[in-house]
Amino acid sequence: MNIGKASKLSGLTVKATRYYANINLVKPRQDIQTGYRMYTEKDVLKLKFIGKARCFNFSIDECRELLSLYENENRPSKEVKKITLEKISEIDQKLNDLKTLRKELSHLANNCHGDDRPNCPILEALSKK
Amino acid sequence: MNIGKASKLSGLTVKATRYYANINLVKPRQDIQTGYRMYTEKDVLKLKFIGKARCFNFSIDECRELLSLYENENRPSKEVKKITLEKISEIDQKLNDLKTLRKELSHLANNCHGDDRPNCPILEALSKK
DNA sequence: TATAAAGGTTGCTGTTAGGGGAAGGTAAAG
DNA sequence: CTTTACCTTCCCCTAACAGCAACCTTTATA
Repeated sequence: MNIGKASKLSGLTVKATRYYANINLVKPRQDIQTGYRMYTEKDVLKLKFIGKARCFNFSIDECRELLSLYENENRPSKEVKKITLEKISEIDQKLNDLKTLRKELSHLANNCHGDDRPNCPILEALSKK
Repeated sequence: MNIGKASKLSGLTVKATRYYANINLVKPRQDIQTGYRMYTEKDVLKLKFIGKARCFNFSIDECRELLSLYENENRPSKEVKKITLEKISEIDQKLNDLKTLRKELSHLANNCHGDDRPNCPILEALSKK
């Protein structure tokens, strides 16, 4: 099937699908006559796999790793788990940062009247020291 | 003072400081003879202000807005508060997304043995349907 | 004083993961 | 036969700078 159908079946955009082909992530065979990319059912499964992994915030490089593990029948599951745990701690780090930020910002916002007067503790905080 | 001192005083990198000059965020006067950017104390204050705002996750465009409010003696504080509250709800959105993601990923990781066997519920989840 | 080191300038490329659009070839439908 | 839909490659755009090259100016040292 051509790229339009493959991307539709996998739920990706044509652009993304073509991009994955260009970076050798899912490389379909290319018709010599037309130059069209020709995808197999197996390719579509890989595309779907990547789509899911991207939803889970895995980077393209991580997708590449996961995909090669996915295709390797003898993979040790601990490798997959390792990548996943790293992703989780990465998320934890972001969560902590955002929570701290939120706390500071809402503290500032709470102390600001939010009226027509120019006095503003938010700006004061931003300009302090 | 030249850019090296100004960026040191403001805690920014020279690159960032020059970037802010290029996008007309903090534009110092430029020495006609040498071409060097010459910063005033006031410029340094602005740079510091931006550095703080960037730490609070405000985008460059938001910094531009905040800076113009900061410089406007007649600003209504509600405008500053509005921007801040929007940033907070943006953070809340991210927090929710990340929490959901974390939950799903840790659920997957918990069900994976993480040993030398190839069976892996994480990969199964990524390849499902 | 000659020179080397430090610091300044512009300009280009690279980063992430594609999106948007142009120019042009191919296939399917009316 | 023509229109329409789909495909191709190629190039520019994103955010907020970092890194490097080539070249100029100021400062420190031998």
